[in-house]
Amino acid sequence: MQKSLKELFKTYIESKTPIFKDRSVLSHDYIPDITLHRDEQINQLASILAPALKGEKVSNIFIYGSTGTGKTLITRYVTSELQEMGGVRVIYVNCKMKRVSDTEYRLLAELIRAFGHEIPATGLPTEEVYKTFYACLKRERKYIILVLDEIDALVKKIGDEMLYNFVRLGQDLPDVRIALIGISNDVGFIESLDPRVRSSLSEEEIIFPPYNAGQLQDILKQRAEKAFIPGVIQEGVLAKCAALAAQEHGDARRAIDLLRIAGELAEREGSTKITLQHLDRAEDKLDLDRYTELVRTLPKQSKAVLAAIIRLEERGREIQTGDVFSYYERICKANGLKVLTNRRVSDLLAELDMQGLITTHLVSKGRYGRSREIRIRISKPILERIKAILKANFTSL
DNA sequence: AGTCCACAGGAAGGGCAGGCGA
DNA sequence: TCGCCTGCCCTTCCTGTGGACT
Repeated sequence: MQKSLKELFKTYIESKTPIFKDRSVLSHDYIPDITLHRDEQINQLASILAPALKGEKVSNIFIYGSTGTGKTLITRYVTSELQEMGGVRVIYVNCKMKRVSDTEYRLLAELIRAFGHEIPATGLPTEEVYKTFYACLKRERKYIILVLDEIDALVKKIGDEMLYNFVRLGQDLPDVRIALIGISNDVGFIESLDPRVRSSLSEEEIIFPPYNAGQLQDILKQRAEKAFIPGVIQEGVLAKCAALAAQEHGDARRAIDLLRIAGELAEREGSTKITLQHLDRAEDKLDLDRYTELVRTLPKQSKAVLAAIIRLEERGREIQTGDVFSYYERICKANGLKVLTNRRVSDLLAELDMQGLITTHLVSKGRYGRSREIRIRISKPILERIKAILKANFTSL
């Protein structure tokens, strides 16, 4: 065993068929020198933010567009350039970071940390944390640009009261100069806000439309030139890669992921070229990895609910909440797991829906009540892998 | 027109773990 | 150590609801 591992590492090192020149170019946090097809948004954002350089009032900005349309990339690019000009301090927070910034307390703690202060992860009254935060703001001499990425996730979780506090910062604390940038995937998000917050947050709005296949191909070409050794990409791979991602709402992130994984597959095989075949397999692998990782990290109770759904689906009948609950109960009892209430399971179902593992929709069967009809949203081959994971967790499946 | 099913999903609050200062 | 605070997971209790049945 040990010997074969060593051999594996050795062949990897000695491999004479390098594919990558610089892998990091294809990572999520890479910011290219030149960003393509987003000139309009860059100019828009830059001209809104520019007054900050003179210490003049900057409007709050709301940015939206679906995933992989460059919202985060462009915002980080423009704000970091702005920061380099001096007189401006940019604080970037991703509100979706689990256990880091997904609650009021944690987000505040994260912001305070950005100012170079430490605060305990829990224990203090929120009021105290706000006070520390205000103190940090007041001490700051620079103009503060606060970027809240995936702001919709935050509001969905804790409501918009906190946002209300934020938008009022500039008004209530006269010696604090601050502007907010909210970034969201969800176009309808802004409508769901309290009108006072809405009008204040969206003083300026910037829309990021999806990339089309041609634009995606330009982006891929730009990245590929830096990431790969010249000539390793087979003709047509970039075009297909772009086309695949264009189908997925013009998601550039997905396009780049596909290309990276195709490259890794080729490398692992010792192939000299990235072929269309590699790309096809990359597509499968991307989905497989995403779902298996998701299921593996699911809490035990959610796994039990999912296992119940999969088992019921095998029987080929329509699945409703009630069926899921009874089967879930059986699984729990057989595995010595605590049985949660109907109400809680209903929430777990909603979570599984959000994560894209299942789809649910409300149906009314008149006399026979109202219920959610549940279907599995995962393709066959991936489902097989997920079943294997669940089988390892529950004895009686 | 009224009833009633089988839930959905909101609100409130309990219990726990982690952490604070006194 | 104690009292107090938080987030998180969960329960209990509740009101709401679309449409088949009476």
